[in-house]
Amino acid sequence: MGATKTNFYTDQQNDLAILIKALGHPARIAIIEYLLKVNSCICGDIVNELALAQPTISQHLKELKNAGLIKGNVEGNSICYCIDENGFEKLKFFFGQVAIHIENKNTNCC
Amino acid sequence: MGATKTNFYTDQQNDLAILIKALGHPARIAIIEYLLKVNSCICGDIVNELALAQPTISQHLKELKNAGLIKGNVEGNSICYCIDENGFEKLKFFFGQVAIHIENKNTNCC
DNA sequence: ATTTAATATCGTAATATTGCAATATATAAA
DNA sequence: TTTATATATTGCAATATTACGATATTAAAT
Repeated sequence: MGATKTNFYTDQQNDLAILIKALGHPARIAIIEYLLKVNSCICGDIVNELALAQPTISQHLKELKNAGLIKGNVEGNSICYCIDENGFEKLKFFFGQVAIHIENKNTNCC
Repeated sequence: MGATKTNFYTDQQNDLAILIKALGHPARIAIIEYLLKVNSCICGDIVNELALAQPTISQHLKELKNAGLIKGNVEGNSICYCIDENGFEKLKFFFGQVAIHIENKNTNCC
């Protein structure tokens, strides 16, 4: 054994887990924060921002893209990456729901 | 190689990654959603809610607890688990910041 | 056509995660 | 004190992730 038992959960739970998991690595957080900081697309600059080898960064970018957290467009010689609002919208919705539940929480426990 | 190069990132990035990673598994999402749904602490009921063996669930609960997403109190024979608002507050803050950045985004790109 | 630059893919080693059976621990009940 | 119940820990096998060197791909520049 060792593989996540995906079929035990709802599609929603699995999808959300994939999305959240994609952010659950400091390199990928750093990439997202950098994209937010520069407030635009980034063409060929990310490799110099992180202390990781180029193939490793490429892999992290791929994961973020697959999860729907960034978009990538070919722009001449390099590739432009930017935030994909779609993925973050989903996360915002989930954490919004969580916040509502927490606010309405029964306080006579724990 | 193979281990995350923690020392390449800021403490903030590492801490956030740990917190987010803890939620990045469908079983742990299911646990959190269940806790939110019942809107109170849960004493000895989680094992029956998930299609996983008891040690596996215990492990997931431990991870959520370590990350600061749930709290656990011994309550007689069983243990009461409930949402730890602290961890979710941090996540809310991060995603709030992200949302602000996205709203102010330069739209003449990508 | 060749070279240069940017990025992706492949292959692989190191490490981490997932899941569970077996066992330990701790408290309540008898 | 023994038994029952709930949860934790240990040890281990299966699988996934992380990272990178080597190499491929792609498009611009020469």
